[in-house]
Amino acid sequence: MVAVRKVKSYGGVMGISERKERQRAELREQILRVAREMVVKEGFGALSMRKLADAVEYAPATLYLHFENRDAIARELCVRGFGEFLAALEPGARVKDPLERLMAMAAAYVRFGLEHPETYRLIFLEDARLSTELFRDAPDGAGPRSFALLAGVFEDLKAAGRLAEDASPTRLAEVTWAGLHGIVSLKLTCAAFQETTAEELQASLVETLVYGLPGLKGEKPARARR
Amino acid sequence: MVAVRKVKSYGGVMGISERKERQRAELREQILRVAREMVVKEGFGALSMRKLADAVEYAPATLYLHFENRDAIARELCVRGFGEFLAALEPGARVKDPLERLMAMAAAYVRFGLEHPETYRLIFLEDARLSTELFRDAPDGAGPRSFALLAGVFEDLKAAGRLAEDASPTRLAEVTWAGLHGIVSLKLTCAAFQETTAEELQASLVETLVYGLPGLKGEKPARARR
DNA sequence: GTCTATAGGCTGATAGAC
DNA sequence: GTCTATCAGCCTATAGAC
Repeated sequence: MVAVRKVKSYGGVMGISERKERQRAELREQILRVAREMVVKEGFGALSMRKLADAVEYAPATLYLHFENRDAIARELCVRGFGEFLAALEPGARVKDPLERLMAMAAAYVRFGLEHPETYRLIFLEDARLSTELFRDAPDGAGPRSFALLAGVFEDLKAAGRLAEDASPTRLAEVTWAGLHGIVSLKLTCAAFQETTAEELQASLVETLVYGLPGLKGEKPARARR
Repeated sequence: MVAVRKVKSYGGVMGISERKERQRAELREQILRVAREMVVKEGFGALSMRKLADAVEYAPATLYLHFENRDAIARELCVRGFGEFLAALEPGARVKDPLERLMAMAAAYVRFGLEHPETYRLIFLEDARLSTELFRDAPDGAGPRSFALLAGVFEDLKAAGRLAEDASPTRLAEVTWAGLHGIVSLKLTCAAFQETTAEELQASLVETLVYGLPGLKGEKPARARR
């Protein structure tokens, strides 16, 4: 963004205050950039005001002129993390056919989680208060919009008459989301299941959710297929 | 456990050392009991040697006579947590019919996670190194055995000829596990999806995994139903 | 705006007296 | 075995000089 001069020559009062404003915003941005780097490299717990100040080559006290406290930095990083997450889902969400779209979005979800583990951690695993706040207090934020993209799959299926009358798109979206989240977070926090890669698990999850257990035979309980 | 006397009268050397041994074990047990309480109440991060020492009314240094360091306490708590988890799954695992068993175990899994959030956190969400170690280095530990119980559902289905020839019980178990883990961990770390309770999500997850999307119509991609 | 200096916490862990 | 005392380090946040 280029500064707009408010007086004709040499800048002047407005020019100076604008430059200051710009420099201030730049420093703020730099702090966030470096903070993000630290979180991505060493995890969220390793983000400390001292180390951050060192890294941007300012005194710790200076950080407090730009952010109220450490939490404010974390919150900002979290907001941006949700933005990146949404951006990662969007290409897949443009696929026409709902089932293909579901597969594409699921793949994008898992890929994002594996490629940006610390970002994923930050927004979904780190601080319950933070992510809950961001979901609840910003209905138009990137978090809710990401969920809406996924819910769209099931809404479209239902609108096309391809789902049962009493099927709940929201609930199906939540179940799918939970499944994907489970795959990613098991890989991130407990790499216990070595037998199957996350991508394979994701493919199996979607396929099984859509079509049921492969080749299932036998009597079905009364309340099934509702 | 009642002490067995090795000499006939008044106790004697062996009796004294046994009493000491017993007292030592009792203190160790008390430390773990209090540590568990602290973790359950305030979270794993809040477990500090000083506060723990305060709570058991010993000096901090005393703890180090019973545990090498803080990690050793965490590891012990984790092992016991897996034990509790396994115990929670076992009743459901005794159900005869595989599909009913799946439902019972899924319900038990989610119930355990919601009723013992801090234990669940400790064993599945807290420290990747810790739980991974416990899974990998103790193939007969409670963690792997829990997974084996779940895998049994799909092995039994396949053995009964109720699944496709090329279906992988292990993979289906991993997918199911991931789904359940996702439900619990979303509730614990990001209570964003308020619309549906964890129990409802769990029921929908199992039903959808077993039978597919409710009333799905439309052409299926070639590779489906494999 | 930026600095130095520091307050006032917390932490895990240990040396050495008793 | 248990204690006191303490080391050595981390942390967030702020007061006050420049």
